Amino acid sequence: MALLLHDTLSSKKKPFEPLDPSNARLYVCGPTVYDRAHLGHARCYVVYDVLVRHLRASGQKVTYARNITDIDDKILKRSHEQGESPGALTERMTAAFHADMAALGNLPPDLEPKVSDHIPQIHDLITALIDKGAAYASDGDVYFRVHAFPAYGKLSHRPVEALVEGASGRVDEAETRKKEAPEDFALWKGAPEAEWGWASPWGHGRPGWHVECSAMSMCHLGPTLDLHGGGLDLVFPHHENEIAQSEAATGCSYARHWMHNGFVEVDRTKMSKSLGNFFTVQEIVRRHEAEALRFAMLSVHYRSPLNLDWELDADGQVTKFPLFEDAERRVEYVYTTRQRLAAIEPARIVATGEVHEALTGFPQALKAALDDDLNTAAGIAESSEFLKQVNELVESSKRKKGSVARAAVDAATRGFEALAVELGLGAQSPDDVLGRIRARRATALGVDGAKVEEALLARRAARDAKDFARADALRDELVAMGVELMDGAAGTSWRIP
RNA sequence: GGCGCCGUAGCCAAGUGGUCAGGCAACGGUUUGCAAAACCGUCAUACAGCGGUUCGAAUCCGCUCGGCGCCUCCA
Repeated sequence: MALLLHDTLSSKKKPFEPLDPSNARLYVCGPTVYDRAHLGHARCYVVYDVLVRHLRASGQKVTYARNITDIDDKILKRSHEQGESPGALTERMTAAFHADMAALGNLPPDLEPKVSDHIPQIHDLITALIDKGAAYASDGDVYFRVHAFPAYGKLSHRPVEALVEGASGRVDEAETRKKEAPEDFALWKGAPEAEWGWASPWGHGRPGWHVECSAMSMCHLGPTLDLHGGGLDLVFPHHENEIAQSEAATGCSYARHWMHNGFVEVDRTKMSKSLGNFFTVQEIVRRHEAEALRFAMLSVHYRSPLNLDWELDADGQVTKFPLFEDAERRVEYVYTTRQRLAAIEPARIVATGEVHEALTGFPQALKAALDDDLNTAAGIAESSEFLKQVNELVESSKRKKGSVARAAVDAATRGFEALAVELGLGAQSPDDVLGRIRARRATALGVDGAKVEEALLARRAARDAKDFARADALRDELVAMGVELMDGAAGTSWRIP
């Protein structure tokens, strides 16, 4: 294992070293299921998916936990608006989240704990904190006593004194009255008996906003996690508070490594549900192949902001996402290249011959890029060199009396395997992916596939008769419709660029 | 006010002390009946500005400008 990862706590890159080398225990903060996943979630979970894939590809056993937060005030609010029960809403949104993750090619986590299944563990954690003097009950609520945890602020690198009360413009006066100090945060929030909630030693209510992750992570993975991750916006207060309540309760270091991914931005401004400037995974996947979304997310280093641009029509409707269009073209290139490799004539493959270093070296180059703080952008750059060389191999096999070495074809095949295993790219059926992309574009342009096929037959006849003027006229008609033809030895295929 | 991040060629984007990033677009070429795709080449002696350290700075230090994030909703 030679993976270097940036660690938020120490503010530097350091080796990722699991406490128990036989099992790396990762916990990533999952979604609060009151709405569809947006591109910020997509980026985050694609990044951690690649982390898990890379660790496994490097021979490391991993236990990957990603929770579902199904108890939250926003869920309650949304369920009222929708006129459905909180449970029905969270069940529906959890299913949608799973569908979005699957579309993105993310492997399911090994553990997916839900807050609603861990109320006893939450009670136990809160009780332990009260017993140790790190928390106090106050009028049906329970608060964490921040001053009882001197290390508070170590993750976000700000001392308690530096916190500006109400700087975010969100102060609940009723809550402030119940607190000993403004920086204290809720572990349990009392609620009216009739409201959605659970019984507790402190009365009917719901868990506070951070305690669930500590309770669930420690319940499943033990008091010290090897890595805890999430979006940059969770550093403060969410993860800071998790550290405080976990370490105050156990006396153990809560996580050995803290990893945070950068934001997806729109107009250089953070995409978030509260700002309403978000696009859902569902919306993007309707327009583009889901793997293009994954590719786009991986084309930027995970800690940098990813800015999303778009083009609008006169009515202010989004007509284009250049980032995803570009990415989709690259995804097409990946699959087309894989298809071409598979189509090399067996008779052209011979026992000996040159094997280009870009073919043999790719898996190692990809691994090296990912070992350096999960540099997926560098890994994708490596894949470009690799794919170019695969195409060169294909071209070599097509030249007059051309042949290619068996070892070169094998190396190319292994390169695609590495791409699939490490990044989750190029792993689907090329026919399916390319077919969907073409069909989606055909629909958008109003192109009728059957009509195209008809024209192709007519053009075939014209070409057989050496009537190139007629053949070219037919092709020009198709080109005018947005259809591009590719004449090959095996016949003519078409695509929509 | 405090803490932190970012600024790399027409556009997107790696790199963070010493020969190459990579992609898109554009333009040449190979190939093709002609195209498209693919490949090769050019664009590219690029690193916000000004100072400093160094044999050598996109990279380290200081200042300035511009953009952004967090300071108890958030991936």
